Parts: sequence; structure tokens; C-alpha cells
Amino acid sequence: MLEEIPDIVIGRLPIYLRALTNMAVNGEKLTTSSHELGERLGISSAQIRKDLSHFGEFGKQGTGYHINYLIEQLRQILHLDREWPVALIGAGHIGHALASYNGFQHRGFRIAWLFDNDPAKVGQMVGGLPIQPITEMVETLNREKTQMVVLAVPAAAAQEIADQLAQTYIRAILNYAPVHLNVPPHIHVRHNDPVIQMQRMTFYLDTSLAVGSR
Amino acid sequence: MLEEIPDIVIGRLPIYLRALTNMAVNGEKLTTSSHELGERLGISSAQIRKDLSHFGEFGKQGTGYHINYLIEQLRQILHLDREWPVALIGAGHIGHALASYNGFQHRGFRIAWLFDNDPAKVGQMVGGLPIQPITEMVETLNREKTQMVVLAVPAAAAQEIADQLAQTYIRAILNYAPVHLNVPPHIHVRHNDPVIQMQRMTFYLDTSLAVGSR
DNA sequence: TAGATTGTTAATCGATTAACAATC
DNA sequence: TAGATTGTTAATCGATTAACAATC
Repeated sequence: MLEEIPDIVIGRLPIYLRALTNMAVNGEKLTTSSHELGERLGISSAQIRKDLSHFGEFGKQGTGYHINYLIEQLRQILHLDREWPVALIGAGHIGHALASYNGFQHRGFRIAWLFDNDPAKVGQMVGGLPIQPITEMVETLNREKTQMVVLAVPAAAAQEIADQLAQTYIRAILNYAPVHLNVPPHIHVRHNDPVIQMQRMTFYLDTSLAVGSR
Repeated sequence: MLEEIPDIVIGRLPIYLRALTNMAVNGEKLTTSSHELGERLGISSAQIRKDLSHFGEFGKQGTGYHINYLIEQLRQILHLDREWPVALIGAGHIGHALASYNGFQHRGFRIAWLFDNDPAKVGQMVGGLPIQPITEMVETLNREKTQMVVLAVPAAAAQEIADQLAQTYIRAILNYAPVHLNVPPHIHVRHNDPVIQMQRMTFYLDTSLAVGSR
């Protein structure tokens, strides 16, 4: 039934995968059901079954889903049955935190290159990786046919770098800069601006308890 | 028309606000239109007008929206016309990066407290803030009536802390731990797991260029 | 077998878009 | 005025949910 998968469905698969992996690690059981998974995640069981049905039939009536089998299938669907090398651009606070983060390894990614435009930083090691000059970025990415970058540079520099990335094989950008990026349609962009997430929640906060009101 | 605002509409308002603020800073013009704003953001002009119409009438036929006025209105709608004190929990790599991040100040937030469970870290200064023992977290949050936290602790510790937060005035959690949190319905949770964002994009990557396939 | 749970269909629900009268 | 753009309505589009036959 692989025809036209809604992106919103794709967006839930990593959530399912993460929950299933946690189940597998805790390892109480070999199987789970759409009901149990949905309960954990606050998602309806019907939605989980519908989402999975876009890709095939992974369960058994009466018993549900074999956890490890479903994990393996989701990894294949999402192309996570390999390790994606990722270039990290920007060696500031966020770049340092990401380069040192050990949560990528077992989830399909490896920070393979680290670039910064500050000559004083070039050559320094961060998370076992040498900082390379940004002037070499395009050449390196093209040579390595890299498809994904994490962009952790100041807002003012982000669009210019995105323009350079458009000249490479890059097709996915995780953008930490608090600015919208304009890119050609073949490049996917996901934004990671914590303030946007926080501002989305203040709407619901109790303003009678608010401090610092002016 | 303030009756039942869809959360998906709320989610776009901070995006609009960020783009408008950038426009105001660059300061070429005093007004903009739903068409211009939508073009920048890849959103239809009709959607922008519809979203705003939930809250009032902010534009003028023929001329569009006064940028600074719309910014002010959005800030009021989102309760950003004040400074929200936020507790940061976890002083690891991410906690350090966030505590040192200077992008909160002008967007409605201030990291006011920093907690960690490592006695060796307690007392150290990070981003001008002393690390406090996690054992004092609940008491401090209750005394200060804090409503928002950023949770940057290991996955294994996140749910336990969330349970403690449920005993306080906290109503919003920005969760950096790569695990789903179960919280009472009055607490809003937004997740910030970069790997989830990255895994969502690999579906679209060119697997013929993929490295490390097994 | 009896109970449980899938995959799928059809109905419902909600969000987006097109179009346009109103009007600056 | 003429052109531009709003706010809103109705139509369209898409996503979620309820229900159930199939079957392990």
C-alpha cells in the first residue's frame, strides 16, 4: 500500500520506534498491542493501526505486535537500518552539547564532521572530533556526499549557510537557529528552537500566578 | 471570537511572532501583509488571516498589518508581555548550553534556577547561575510558584522528576529527555528530542547515496 | 473454543483553501 | 479614484475515530 504517505504519519513513526525500543530494553514482554502502545503515548489505538497499515501488516490478531520485529520494520521504513553520517555546523554552546551527546549512536546517526567559522577554534577537539574551518564545508560535504546537517550557528549566519548547503547533496537540515530558512524544495528542514516550544505553552499558563508582569 | 482556539493555531503564532520580530529588527518597513508573511514562511496567506481572526481584527484593508502593533498583540495573546521565570533541571551538556544561551531574555523567558542531582556539581556557577541540589527542587518551585521547567536530565530519570513536578505549580514542561512523559492533564509537555526530528527526515533521504548501509 | 486484537471501511471531525464583499 | 488587502464564508481537503469482520 506504499503510495502516498502523509508526512504527519511519518512524523509519528519515530515516536512509536522510541517507545518500542524502550519496551524492548526494559524487556518485560516480547509483544505489545496497539492499545498498550497508544495508552503509553496518549495516541488512539486506531491511529497506530492505521499509521502502520500504510506500510504493511505487522501484527497478529489476538496477540498484537512482536516488539523486536516491529522495531526492525520501522527502522527499515525510516531508513534507519544503517548509520547516517551527519555534519554539525557551529561549535558554540549548542554545537558542543551535540558533539558530546552520546544519544545518536544507537538511533541511526553519527556526527562525522564539525565546522566553525572561528579560526581560533579550528583544530580544537570536541567530542572526539576536530573543528574544521567552515571554508572547507562545501567541499567536504560534496566529497562525502553527505545528506544531513545539524545547523547550530547564530541566526544571522543561518540563511547564508543554508544557501551554501543548497549547492551540495544535503537534503535534510535540522536547524537550531531561531530563524526560518528558505531552501529549495528538495531540502527538508526541521526546526529546533526551544523558545518556540515554550512560547506555545505560555498561552495556557495561569497568568494570575505570573511573575514579572508589567 | 475567543471561544475554542485549536492548539495547532496556537502553535503557529510563535512562528509568526518570530518572523515579525525579524522584520521589525531589519526595519525596512512599518507594515506587512498576510501574503508577504506567508511567502516568507511557506504558509498560505489565507491561513495566516484565518489564524489571526480567532483573536480579533489586527489589519487594515489595502495596507495590511502594522508590524509592531501585530507583534504587541501576539505577545499579549501568548502571554509574552511579561517575563516567565523558568527552572532548568539537569546541568549536563544540554543544561550547560541552555543556561548559557542568551536567546531567552528578549523572548519572554529567564532561566531562574538550575538544579542537578550530582553533589559534586552543586554550588558551581553556570551561565551566572548556581547549581542547586535537586532535593530542593520541589520546595523552591512551590515557594516561587514556578509554572514552567526545562527538563534536561537522562531518560532514565525524566519520569521520576515529572512525577515530582506534578506536585508543584508546574504546568509546562519542555522535555529534552528522549522518552515520553506521563503527566496529569493540566501539565503541557513539549518534546525536544533532536533524534526524533532527524529520524523523521531520513524517510525522505536518498538511500542510493547512503553510507554505512549494512 | 473463547477472548483478544488486527487491518480496514465508512463516518465523523477538523483544518485548509478559494473566493469575494467590504473597505482602506 | 483604483489598487490592494483584509476578515469571513463556504467548499474542499485530509486526518481521526468508531466499528466490526476476520482470525490468531
